[in-house]
Amino acid sequence: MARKTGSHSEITGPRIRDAALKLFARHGFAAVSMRQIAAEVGVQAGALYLYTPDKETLLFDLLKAHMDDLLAAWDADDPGGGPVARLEGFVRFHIRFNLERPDAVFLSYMELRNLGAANFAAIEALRKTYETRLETILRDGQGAGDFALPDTKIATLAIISMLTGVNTWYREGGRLSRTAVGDIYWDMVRKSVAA
Amino acid sequence: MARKTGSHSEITGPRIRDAALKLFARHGFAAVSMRQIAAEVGVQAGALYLYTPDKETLLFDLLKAHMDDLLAAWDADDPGGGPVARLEGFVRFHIRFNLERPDAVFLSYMELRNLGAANFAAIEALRKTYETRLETILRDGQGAGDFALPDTKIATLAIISMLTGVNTWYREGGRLSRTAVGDIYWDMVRKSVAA
DNA sequence: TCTTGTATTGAACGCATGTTCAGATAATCT
DNA sequence: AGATTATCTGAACATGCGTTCAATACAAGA
Repeated sequence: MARKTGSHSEITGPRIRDAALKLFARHGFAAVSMRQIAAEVGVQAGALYLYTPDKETLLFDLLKAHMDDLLAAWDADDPGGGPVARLEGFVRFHIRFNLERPDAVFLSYMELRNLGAANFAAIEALRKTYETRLETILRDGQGAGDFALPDTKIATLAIISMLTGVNTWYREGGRLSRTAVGDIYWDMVRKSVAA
Repeated sequence: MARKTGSHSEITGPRIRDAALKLFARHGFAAVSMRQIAAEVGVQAGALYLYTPDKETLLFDLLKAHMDDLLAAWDADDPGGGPVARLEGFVRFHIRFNLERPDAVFLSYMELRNLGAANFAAIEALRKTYETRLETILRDGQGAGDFALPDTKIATLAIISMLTGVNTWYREGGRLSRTAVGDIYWDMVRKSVAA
């Protein structure tokens, strides 16, 4: 046996990334073997190396793609206008975006330590870029007198932590809709930065 | 060679737990081998099994001890009094306690998935107990008219997420003292629950 | 000093790991 | 139809894994 009927890199490639994302998020990068990923796709381990040079790069590509998605999605979603409106937009966007891809979010927070220095720096830079998007809103609002913050940088990180925490408890089909969650968090964020 | 000069279980035991905690936090449970832990302690891998029946139990004991510490420390630190004072106490306590043991906090948030079902449930129950401590304060304050919260349960989780986030950015000897960090977070939390 | 119990070594167990590669088959192009 | 290219297998490599255990050397008590 060798090449399989119906085999195409445009199909196998994404399936490998999907399987890797799911398994890495579920069990952790180090706990998942290339053979497990291959089995999930229905292929032998050797075939994975047609799609990635090694295991770490497979992880890096997943994290990089997630961060790129995140930045592009926010830039497309930013409502503009005044700082208050933009902050509300950010809160609702962050919750919605993260709830749509829990595995990728989880990976991005947990598996950075498995990257080499260069790959780590690349992801870290993207994360900082995203944080700066929020920080700018807070700084503008502070300048305009909309917000009163003892420390803008820390407020940025505090808000992002709080919002990202939604992923740890939210369950599909639970008591609250995603919109309701957005409402609750926006209420708390709005007050926490209030002048 | 066999037994080493100066060897004592009261010394080796804690050293094994310290080394395991540090290495698990740094590289992840699955990525750390028993031989690495043993090497950090200056002992052969076989000697670890005098102190733990297996690797998972070693992890569980670390997590269990951390959660027990956390609950005992809060119960000793709870200032009592009105909901506002107690909430301020909780905010400052959580930040201080977590900053004193970043490795254990990190482990508790990242490596639960490496526990079997029974061990997982035990840790999860302790975590829920801790959350209930805060939730009770919020509920009391809500009843007394001190706080105005759209959803008490979610406010609980949101506040804990926000506070725990401190560990991701705080660096010893940085711009802010621990007390200053407590001030900043208490300002935000106080306003976020305000009536 | 002698005995008993404690702490540790070091080798061994079977099995899993990430990665490579020659060979084989399917898809595609001419 | 034939040649070429893309995709995958299956076996192999060296290395490392968690765990066990007989042998052994030290510490503590009598």
